[in-house]
Amino acid sequence: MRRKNHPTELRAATVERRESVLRAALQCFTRSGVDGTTIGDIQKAAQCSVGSLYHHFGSKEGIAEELFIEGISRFNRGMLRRLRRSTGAEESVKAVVRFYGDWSARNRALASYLHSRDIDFSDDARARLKEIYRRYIAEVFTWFGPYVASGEMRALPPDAYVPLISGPIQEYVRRWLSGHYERPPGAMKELFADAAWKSVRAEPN
Amino acid sequence: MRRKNHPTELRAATVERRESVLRAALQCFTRSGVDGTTIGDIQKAAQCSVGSLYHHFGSKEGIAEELFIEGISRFNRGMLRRLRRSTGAEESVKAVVRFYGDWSARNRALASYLHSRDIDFSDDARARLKEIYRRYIAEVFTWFGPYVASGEMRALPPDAYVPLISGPIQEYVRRWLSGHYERPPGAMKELFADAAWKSVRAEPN
DNA sequence: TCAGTTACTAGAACAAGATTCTAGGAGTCG
DNA sequence: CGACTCCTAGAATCTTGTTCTAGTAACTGA
Repeated sequence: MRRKNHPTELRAATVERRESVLRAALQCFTRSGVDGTTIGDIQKAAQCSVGSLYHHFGSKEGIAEELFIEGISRFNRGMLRRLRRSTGAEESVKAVVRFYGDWSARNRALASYLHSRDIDFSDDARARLKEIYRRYIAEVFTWFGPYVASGEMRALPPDAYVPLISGPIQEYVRRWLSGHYERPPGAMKELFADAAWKSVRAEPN
Repeated sequence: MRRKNHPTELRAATVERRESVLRAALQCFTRSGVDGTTIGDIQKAAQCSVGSLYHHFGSKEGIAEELFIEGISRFNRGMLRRLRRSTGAEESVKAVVRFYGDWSARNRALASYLHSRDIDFSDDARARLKEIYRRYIAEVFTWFGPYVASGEMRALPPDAYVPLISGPIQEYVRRWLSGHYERPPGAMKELFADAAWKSVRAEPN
């Protein structure tokens, strides 16, 4: 009497379980690295059976892939939300940089995990990731397109924008996450935001 | 009568074997990913026994770490060589970007491997890497220091230079290696070299 | 040249841990 | 209720990383 269950919908308990497994997996991966964690570790942390793990994810690799894809998706959604709250070319470009830094600092464990992998994944997972990225980038370009058209931003090969805008903050965050740099991204993001804007704004020389 | 063998020196055959193992490992890793390759795969590809592998490297992880460290070292040496052939601030900054792109295109498999890991390594390997990076960065800063002192380049927090200069080309290469972008780095490097120079040269606003 | 010593190699034995399989619960729909 | 699907358990299995013992080859110093 509570709710209809279309066959495509997952049961609430299922969603719950999957999430608890991914949470547990992230904890384990953060503590011991992906190779260092065993199925048993995840199983104990998530308080479920081996069978359950394999029913939902198929393999240890499957858990790692799902966590990765879920993480990327969350990041992308957040970025698009932030972007849509921005107005104007300069503010939008800078918003991308700032969001990257803020999100990474707020979700340190997940950010660290997202930086570590994506190679070693199955072809299927790689294809899914590529599709997710394609959709995301299409939305981002739709957002910035008008600014290029209006001449506020330089017209460049499409593949140049992401590296120019996000490259520096991304590299900074990567090194910060792996312990090379001390100061958190928040302390540096304005510097990188300015640089990003400088590199894509329209301007003679 | 041929040569003296100080105890610290390795025999020629040993060097040979180690190199052949690392070569074989890179091939295997490239084809199947690190997790996907077994000790047996490497052993067959390098045409040696399991015992030999463990004698030289201690573990599968040890092979992966050694390959990584060796690769980073090669890259660093090449970069410093290139840098020392450059003259002036602008040329030097641009040389860094160009070398990054050129080297990655020339050593695609190795570059791809170097982008994939460094997490999941032993504490010891991480410490060695940190030390290698420290030394490398010290040399690079020694090179650029005078240009900052003379006012040709902006004075910034030290941790900002690498991300600003290398971040964009690095991000481009990463995506190119994982198949998101089509055009090889060589086609884009001048664009990124210009951007790098713009972001660190001294200049009012 | 030869005993002593060290560096290296082989491959069988072992252990850890990833995956599979069978036997059920527990909701859900007709 | 009875058929059906989704999900969970945990023992059994199989893969694969690692260890161990017994060597062989190369070098050293006398």
